[in-house]
Amino acid sequence: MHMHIDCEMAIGANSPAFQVWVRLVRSHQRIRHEVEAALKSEGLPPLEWYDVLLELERHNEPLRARDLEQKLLLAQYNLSRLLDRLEKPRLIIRRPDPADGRSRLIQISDKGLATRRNMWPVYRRVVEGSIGARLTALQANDLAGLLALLASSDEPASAHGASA
Amino acid sequence: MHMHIDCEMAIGANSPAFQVWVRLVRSHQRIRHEVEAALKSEGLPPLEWYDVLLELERHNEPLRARDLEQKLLLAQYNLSRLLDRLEKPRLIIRRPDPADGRSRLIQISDKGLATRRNMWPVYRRVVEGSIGARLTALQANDLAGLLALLASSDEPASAHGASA
DNA sequence: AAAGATTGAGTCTTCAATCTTT
DNA sequence: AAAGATTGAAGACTCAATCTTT
Repeated sequence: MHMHIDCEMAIGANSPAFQVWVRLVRSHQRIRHEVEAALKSEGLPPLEWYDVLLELERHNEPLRARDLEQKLLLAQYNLSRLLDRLEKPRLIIRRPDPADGRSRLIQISDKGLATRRNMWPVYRRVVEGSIGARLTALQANDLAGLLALLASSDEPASAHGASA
Repeated sequence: MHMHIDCEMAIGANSPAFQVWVRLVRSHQRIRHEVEAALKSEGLPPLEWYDVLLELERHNEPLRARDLEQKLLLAQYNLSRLLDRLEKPRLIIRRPDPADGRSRLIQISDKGLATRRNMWPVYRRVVEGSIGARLTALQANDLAGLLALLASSDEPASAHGASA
């Protein structure tokens, strides 16, 4: 009788897994938008830059672009131009790799360190406000645990008896 | 002594809320990439088109662009060109709004309905495979419940002592 | 030939400015 | 003037092709 209801069922985003996905997308979209807006309103660079700078800062030694690519899950051509943008205001330094003539080593500059440090409190404040304010510590802990199952790039380790 | 450790602490993505955020980003990035790759490999349009088509299909009547904008959380200028792309292969139809001369009504076409229906099994298969294979039904249920707290666009209704 | 990285051309996104109707 | 929507120009992303070194 009710075509409307038939339609909803046919479209069917009803399985538990799909429910998770829909809400994952919405949460990500909402929070990411808030973070980017806050950074911009403070005159700071986009979040993407933060990830690059953080990764470079964590490894005190210079990294090859290939390594960054894998850590940040970015395509090679994409990263190449992202690094161009970071190099222009001298947040990073690119130098030849003495060990391999094809490669270049990427190093964070003092200005890059300072920029990341300036971004952090803004970034942190929005995430804490946008997540911490909606979840108890217990809930956040549970959620982090469950998301860890989805976050890793590896195949599901032993989900249905899969091998390594 | 250990500058390395000092550094890690200062960077501090350690709070429960931040842990949630980092894993949320990674999960989203990983699954989204899988979905887009699967759609492309089947010669289907990007996921973004699916969301527009689904929203139009759900409301059997034509929608104004402004309404779509709010449902999909897209910027006006962004949606305008997205609709251009959907209109070119005639997946949607734009007609003048009799009730308001400024507005145009967006309607899904038969071809648009068919396209969404073709995308769905691919979309569904990847999400089920990428989420369902890693979580038990119980875990998926818990996760969906927790993500619901983060997903809504409203302010945290009454975060400290929330009601239904 | 394969790996690391970059580039040209085309597509998509973003911002501000614009156009039309209310 | 404000709301709904679109557009020009500049920036960013994508793909395939390219360059250099291994």
